[in-house]
Amino acid sequence: MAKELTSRSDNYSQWYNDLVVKADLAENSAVRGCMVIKPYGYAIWEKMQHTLDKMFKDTGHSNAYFPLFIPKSFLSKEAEHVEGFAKECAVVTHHRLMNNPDGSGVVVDPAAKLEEELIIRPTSETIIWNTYKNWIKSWRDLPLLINQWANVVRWEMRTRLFLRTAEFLWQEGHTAHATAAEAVAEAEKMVGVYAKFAREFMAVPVIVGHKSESERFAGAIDTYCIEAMMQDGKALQAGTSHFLGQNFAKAFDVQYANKEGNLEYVWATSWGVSTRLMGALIMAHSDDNGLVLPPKLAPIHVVMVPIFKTPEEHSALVEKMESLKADMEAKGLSVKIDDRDNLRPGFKFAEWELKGVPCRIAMGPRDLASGTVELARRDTLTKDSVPQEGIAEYVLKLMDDIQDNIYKKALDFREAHTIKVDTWDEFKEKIEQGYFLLCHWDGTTETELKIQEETKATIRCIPSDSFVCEEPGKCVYSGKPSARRVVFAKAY
RNA sequence: CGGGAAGUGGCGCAGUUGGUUAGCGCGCUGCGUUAGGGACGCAGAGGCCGGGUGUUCGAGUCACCUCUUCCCGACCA
Repeated sequence: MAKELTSRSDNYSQWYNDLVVKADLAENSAVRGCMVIKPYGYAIWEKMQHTLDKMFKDTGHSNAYFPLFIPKSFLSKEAEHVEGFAKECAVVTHHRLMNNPDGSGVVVDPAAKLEEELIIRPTSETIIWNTYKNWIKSWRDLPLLINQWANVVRWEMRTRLFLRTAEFLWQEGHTAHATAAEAVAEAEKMVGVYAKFAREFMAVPVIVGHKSESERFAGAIDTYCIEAMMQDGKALQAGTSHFLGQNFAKAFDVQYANKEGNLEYVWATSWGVSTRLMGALIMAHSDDNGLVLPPKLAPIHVVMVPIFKTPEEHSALVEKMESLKADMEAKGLSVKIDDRDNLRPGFKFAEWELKGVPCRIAMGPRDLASGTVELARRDTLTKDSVPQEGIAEYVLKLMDDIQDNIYKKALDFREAHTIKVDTWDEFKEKIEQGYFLLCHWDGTTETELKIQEETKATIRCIPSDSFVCEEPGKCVYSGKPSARRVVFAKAY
């Protein structure tokens, strides 16, 4: 099955090469682990962007942009934060090159050393809070609700296409609030936005919950997350939202005058999703024939393939297709006519399946005569003969059906691979088989780490919407008392 | 940074105990026949075999060095 992003199978590499290629600079490849996103793949990302951006704006946020470079000193102002990111930072030390005196090319000009090194942002909390210091003076300036679309760099030791690239695209929201309660509500609201996006647009069922202490974001008081199950049973953290308390406000001295005229530190949140979502989309829905895109994120909803022998047939078919296309486009559908005359229909069918286009309409002389089309859906790979009359309405409804169906398929898969486990033996057995395990846990980091050491499984989250199990029990590992079940799984 | 594997046309690979002109599939170009599930024929283009140094009459093949990539760990969204 084409589920592994790193698979080398011909079929697989063919279709992910349509989305992305790894940067391939032959020598001294410093850009290893970065990706080139090709137009078709980027179109999917843009769909995600536009949808999320609208959701952010609908919840009162505005976009802004902050610098790529962060002075080194900023990073050290929040102790936990620097500890979390210090090991994976790209650092700019010089600002000029020069011709090598020996004529062998260019070298870094030693005279151009920066007084203070610049860090290429691994995340923007520090530079943004340094800016917020100047923006926030009064309670009237709050809440400050800002989002940034940007690229960030994390110099990971090991990269993985889409899931952990050295450079990735994301959005990061950074908000400031007058009260802790308001900030917590914001963090919860935004994880809710992510959950809604994953479920309704990506058609990926997710579990919303809190991270355990050891999985928490560096510098956060509380981290909320959405966790998705991939087709191999492994978990993928698809988005996070953090309640940062006053940690960054204190580190960057961001205070406001409240209504009584007293200075108070503001309360903060940050939240983000990245191109990792592309990986989630791919690994959640793909099958052996390639990508399966949910209609709401598909750059192309319908591809039309003419089947013809002669140029006359071709032009008659394309003419008819143009009129059907216009009908469908009038309903907001994105339609492509594949009128390439050097490829056979079968080849085109396979190619568009590889790209995950939800619906294919094939038309030949027979259809032209009978006023029908052959309509195939990507999710079920089934074909039907459908009248041309009313095709736009038909396809519009089909898009909803497909969207629902692939969500349901993913949900059924997750339900079938999520079980309550109460004994350690069963835990070890089931975790190997790719299950989400709902287990009691004694709440200690010590136990969590031991479980991870023995099984590679981690606490994905302490669920707060689905799979909430507020029932007393005994920790599956230590036997100590526990108030609720948490989700254990192996993760990407 | 540890443990494995691999570098040969754009992609995927073969290449025997060293032997002469380095092959195959896909893709690409041209012409023709085809066309309702990845067509076929013919004719072409494209490679100093990752790099270096050795051994040898002779190196894709052997030795040493080096660089890079992939997989498994540590790290992580």
